[in-house]
Amino acid sequence: MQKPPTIRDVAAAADVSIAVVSRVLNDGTGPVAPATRERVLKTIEELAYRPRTAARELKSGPTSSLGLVLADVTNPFFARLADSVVQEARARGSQVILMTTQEDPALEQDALETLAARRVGGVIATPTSTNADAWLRLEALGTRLVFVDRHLLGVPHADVVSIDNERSAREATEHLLGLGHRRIGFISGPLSTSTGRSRTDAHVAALTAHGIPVDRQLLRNIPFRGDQGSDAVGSLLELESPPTALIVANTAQVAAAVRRLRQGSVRIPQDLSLIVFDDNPWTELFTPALTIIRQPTALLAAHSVERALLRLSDDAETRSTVIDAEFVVRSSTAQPPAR
Amino acid sequence: MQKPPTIRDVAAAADVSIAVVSRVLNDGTGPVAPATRERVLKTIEELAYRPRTAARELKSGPTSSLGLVLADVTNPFFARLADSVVQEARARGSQVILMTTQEDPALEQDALETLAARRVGGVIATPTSTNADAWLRLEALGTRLVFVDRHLLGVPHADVVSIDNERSAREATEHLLGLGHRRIGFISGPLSTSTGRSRTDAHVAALTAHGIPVDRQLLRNIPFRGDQGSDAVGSLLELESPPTALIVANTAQVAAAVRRLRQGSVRIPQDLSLIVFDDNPWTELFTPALTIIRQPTALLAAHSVERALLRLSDDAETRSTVIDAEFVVRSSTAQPPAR
DNA sequence: TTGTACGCGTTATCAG
DNA sequence: CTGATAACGCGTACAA
Repeated sequence: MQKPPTIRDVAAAADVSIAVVSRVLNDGTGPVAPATRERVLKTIEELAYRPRTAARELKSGPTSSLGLVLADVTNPFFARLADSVVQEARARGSQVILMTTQEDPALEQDALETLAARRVGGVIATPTSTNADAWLRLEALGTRLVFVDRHLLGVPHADVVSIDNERSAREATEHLLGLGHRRIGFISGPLSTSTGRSRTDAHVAALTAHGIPVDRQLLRNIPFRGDQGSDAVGSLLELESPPTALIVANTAQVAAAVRRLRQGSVRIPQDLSLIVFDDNPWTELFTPALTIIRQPTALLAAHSVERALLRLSDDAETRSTVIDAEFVVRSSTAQPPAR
Repeated sequence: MQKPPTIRDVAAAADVSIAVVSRVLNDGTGPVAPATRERVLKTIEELAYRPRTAARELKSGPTSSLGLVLADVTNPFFARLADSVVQEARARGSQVILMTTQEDPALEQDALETLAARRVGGVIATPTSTNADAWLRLEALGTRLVFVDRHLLGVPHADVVSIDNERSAREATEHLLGLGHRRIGFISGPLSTSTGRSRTDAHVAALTAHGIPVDRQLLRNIPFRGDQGSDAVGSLLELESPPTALIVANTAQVAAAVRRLRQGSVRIPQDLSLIVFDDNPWTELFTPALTIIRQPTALLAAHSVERALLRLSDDAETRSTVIDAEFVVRSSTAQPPAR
């Protein structure tokens, strides 16, 4: 209950100067007689002394802690990412301050402000919108910036770590084309986001490459938050000529989309083939087991943390790291229904 | 790129003393002439000055930041909890430092050490084991302790926020008894955890109250991590007289258990009725839709944060908050198969 | 309003 | 070499 001991308390109790205690704490700073070191260590133990991080940070400027700014921890993909980032950071001796954005620019702005005030060493983020000034301010503070999963244009010095979205979208599309599908629904994130854009573009490109005309009606770029996944599916099903296959490339909307299909009593894959971008044990337990794009969260996290923890001197080069996602074919894709 | 401005830079630029700047920053500390305040504000803006949290904390002792120590962010239940805690904390102007434990006492120990060094104002945790000394040290530092979901004996001053585990386990059990089940498998967490204990006890008590003999073979208390959920289900199915119903009260093992049932091609609910403790959109999408216990994560989070943010003076009373979970009957429970 | 001591750990400088 | 002293970093709050 009483006020915690300070370094001076320890020094007094061990009958040495604070400098000695400090040296014992971060050994290497200077020589300390073994006997003295012993005594100090014992005293520290007895008093249960713990140096205050705040005081240390005050002196040493930018810390080794990381800010992790995620759009939605509730999304299993981000949850796994968070888990991996925390582990990875811990392994390197850093802590993670987690902030949620809810895809809301204001909240994001806010989060960045806080992180800036904390002078964290690096920030790993799934950026929501072009909060350009906030990002640049952070950068000006010497904070390392790493965008993971998505990225933003106009923030020149940020690293990017993501899966190969183009390739994954192409793979999914070509898989369906190979099965004979010609009308493929495609639900993705907003075109204002890098993932929404690249996945959609790659899908369109794949169709074009195979000589399939692109029907814009089949492309749905919807927000990550909210329940538009349901509506998107609903309206796709109601088209005069509905799709025979569906790719849900909006991770956050997978569950909503699947639910809607269930309600519409669409048979999968007899009536409709389904591929989802998700990383979630339940996709395998669903009937039928879903064909998925599995994002390697551990790898994404490892690279993100590594880049975020680089001291500026080490490697000033901005780098973009692209990791392959895994295309897992299960039972939700089949040939389109016969006419 | 150059060093960030300090309060003194601002003072110099605005041609006032640092005291004035400080007052403008946290208005209320003292009067400032409107004109001066304007000028200072403008200067702050121009220099993009942001007070360093470290310096503030140094002066003001325990912070308003919260530590959130979770066993497993990958578990959807904890992920939702994290999300809610972060939101709730933000609404109250605090940040959350997230740490993962992986159910490993060493990691937990470590996390607590870090939090202690940071002098966070409060810690919300799902405790793993009796790291008694670590918890007590934190307490001695004046940190508010809130255990959520699970709790620990032997940490007297910690608040507890959890669902009514006894009631939920009883409800699930009685639901099955009401359908005519007499042999019910029960998979729960280790008896060394509060949730494992209370759920199992309540289940047993419910059986006893209804005059059903308790077969210890049907009770499986398994760890949260690892894949023992699968084995537990497997061995239950192989009993001479296998259960006609199963309750999975170990949130972390739900997916593994369900997967094993799938592999065993057990028909649900014809062969086996199933109730799981989970809070996850996919339980509804599973075939058949699963009967579940839904934990009100938002409420748990709200109460936890509230308690964790209480200043010691406000309410020194240790309190235990119990929230009702929701029992949602869907299609995975039915009468037992006829003999 | 302003000057300044304070909080606490780090580190450079200095004396033994 | 070992240990001590003092200045520093930055915002806060009280006295002048």
